[in-house]
Amino acid sequence: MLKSSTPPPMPAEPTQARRFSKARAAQSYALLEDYVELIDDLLTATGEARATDIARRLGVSHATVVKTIGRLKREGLATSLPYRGVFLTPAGETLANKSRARHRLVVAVLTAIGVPPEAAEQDAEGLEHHISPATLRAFAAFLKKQP
Amino acid sequence: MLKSSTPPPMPAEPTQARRFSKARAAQSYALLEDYVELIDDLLTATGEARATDIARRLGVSHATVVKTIGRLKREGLATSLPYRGVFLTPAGETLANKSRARHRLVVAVLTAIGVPPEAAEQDAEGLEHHISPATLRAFAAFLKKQP
DNA sequence: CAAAAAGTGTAGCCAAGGCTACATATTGGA
DNA sequence: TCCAATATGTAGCCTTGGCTACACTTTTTG
Repeated sequence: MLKSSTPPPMPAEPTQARRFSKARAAQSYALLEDYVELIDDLLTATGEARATDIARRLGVSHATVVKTIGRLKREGLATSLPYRGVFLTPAGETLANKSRARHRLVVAVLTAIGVPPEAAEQDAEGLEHHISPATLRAFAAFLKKQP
Repeated sequence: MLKSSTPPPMPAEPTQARRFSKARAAQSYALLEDYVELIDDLLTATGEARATDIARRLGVSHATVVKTIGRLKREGLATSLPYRGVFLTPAGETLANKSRARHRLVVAVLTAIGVPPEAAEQDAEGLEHHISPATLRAFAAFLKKQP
């Protein structure tokens, strides 16, 4: 054994590992959430969601968008026909609505706490994907009694 | 032009693209922050930080850890000698301290808002990497006047 | 002090999410 | 109507952050 002169450092701590894994997993879904939310926006606003529009909005190449749309389809969140834009499946719409609601709630809480609006919007973009249901409930409760 | 029957949907919106890029960039640094913080913990607690310990703590294979340590070294945050563990450069220590302080602040704010402790810890793990300086200041101010 | 155990390193694989470059569809307009 | 502009698709490349498998050091221990 390599130099275990020091006592058993910390008790194996599966806790940190679990938290870390969850955070990683959340991250892997974050992009999909951003996409369905944006696609839903575009569908509502203009009746269609084209790869190029999405690319422009996200500041990413259209090739990247096409590839990600492929992933959305594999995950059952979207459908598309060649040269005919993207549409959301019911699962995709549900996710879009949930994401948007959560985004708004996060921004509202940050603002209520005193975060400047622009910073609140910016940070929410990254934060929102890591908010658990429990935290979401706490946020809602906080807003209710903090008008 | 493909069916732009509808009027210019939304005004090109570089804003969203910018936010999205920032969130992506923050994410790419998140892992490094987690590593330096953990390495600092291990060094403080036991005097050394070995790849296997880190792997156990993060629930990841040692090979993954070794590779990431390589990245830490490339970024000037850590040093290491073959078979002799990892150490932080001054830059690495600074980052570790900043990360830890931020983590604690995030947990404190979440708790103050009414998020259950375990959820606060879990969510902070993912959130903390997306908190801007402005938001951090707002958090500190909020805690001060909300005892 | 030699063998077993444990840590470390390296190679090669994978998927995700970027990119550029090039090929193919579609459509608006001259 | 046909052609140029724009969208879309596809291929190939890169980096990250995972993994397993195998080789090699270093400690422990019998």
